[in-house]
Amino acid sequence: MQLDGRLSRMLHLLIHLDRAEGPMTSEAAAAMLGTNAVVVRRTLAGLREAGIVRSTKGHAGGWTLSRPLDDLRMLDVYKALGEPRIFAIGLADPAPQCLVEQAVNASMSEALHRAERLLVEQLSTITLGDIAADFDRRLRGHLEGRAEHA
Amino acid sequence: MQLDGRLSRMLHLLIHLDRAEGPMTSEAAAAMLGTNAVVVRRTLAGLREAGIVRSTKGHAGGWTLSRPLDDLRMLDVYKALGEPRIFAIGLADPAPQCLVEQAVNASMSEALHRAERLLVEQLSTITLGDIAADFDRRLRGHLEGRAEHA
DNA sequence: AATCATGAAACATCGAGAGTTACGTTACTG
DNA sequence: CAGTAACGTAACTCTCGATGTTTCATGATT
Repeated sequence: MQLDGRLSRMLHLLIHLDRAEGPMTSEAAAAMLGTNAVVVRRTLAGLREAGIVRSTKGHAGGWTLSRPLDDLRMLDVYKALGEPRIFAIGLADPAPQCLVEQAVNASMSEALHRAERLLVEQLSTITLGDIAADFDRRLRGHLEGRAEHA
Repeated sequence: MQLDGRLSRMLHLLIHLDRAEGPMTSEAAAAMLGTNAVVVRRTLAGLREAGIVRSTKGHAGGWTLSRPLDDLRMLDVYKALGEPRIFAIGLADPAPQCLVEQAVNASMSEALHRAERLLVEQLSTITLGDIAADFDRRLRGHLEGRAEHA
C-alpha cells in the first residue's frame, strides 16, 4: 500500500468494535484488517489518547469503543491519528526568496487549502453512525440479493 | 522533500522560461530550482510531449515555452506530468469483500473525490498568466519597499 | 504460577520522488 | 571535420514515512 490507509482502517475497525460483543484483541483486529497486531496497537494508541477507544490487558482483554458511533465524526478519528498529511503534492520550497516562486506558492497553497477545507468539512459532517447506517442498508440489500437467488 | 514538488517546480520554471530570452539549459534551470539537470529533463519531458515546451539540442540549445502563459492553465501542467497522485491518504483496500469496509470506502471516496474535483476545478481556472501577473504585482511592491528604505 | 493481552522499542521492508553517474545522440562552431 | 554544448535515457542510489516484524516487558485474569 503506497497510501496512508490508517484513517480508512480505523473507521472500518471502529464500526466492527461497535458491533462486537466485548473487547476485540489486536490479533483479531489485525486478521480482519489484513495486517499485523503491532500495527493495530500502534495505530489505536492515538485513538486511545483521544478517548475514542479503551484497551484492557490480560485475559479477555482487548479494545473497546468508548463512545457511541453517533458521537464520532470521521474528523475526530483523523485528528486522533495526528492529522496526517492529506496531499501527496506540495510546494518545492515553502519559503522561497524568488518572487516568481512566491507567486506560484500563493496560487498553489490557496488551491490546496481550499480543497483541504472542503475535505475537513466533509469529515466533520459524517459520523461513524452514518457509515454504520449505510452498512446496514448494504447488508439488507445483500441479504435480499441472496434471497432472490434462493 | 517528502512531497511531490513537480507541479510547483514546473510552474516556477515555466514562468521563468517565459521571461527568459532564448532557450534555457537544463543546467541553468536546475540551478534555479535547486536540483539536478537530469531531474529537470525528466520532468520537462512530459511537458514537451504535451506541447507545452520545446527542446533544442546542441549549442545555444535548451528549453523554450511553446505557448503563451495565458493559454496555459495549471491543470494543463498537472496533466502533462501524468496526473500524479493528489492525496497521501486513501483506502486500505479499494475492492473489499467486507460490507463494513465497503461502506467506509463509499464515504471516504466521496469526500476525497469532492475535494479532488474542487482542486482540479481551481487548477483549471488559474492560468500561468495569472500567476505571472501576481508576480509582477509582487515585484512592484518589492521595488517600492526598497525605494522607501532608500 | 501460567497464560493472555497490551505497551513499546528496535529493526526491516517498500514505494515513489528525487538525486546521481554515465553514455549516447544531435547540433552548432571554428 | 574535430570539438564542444546540449538534450535523451538507462541504471543506479538516496530518502522518507507508512507498514511490517521481532522481541521483551508489563499488567490482568484464571
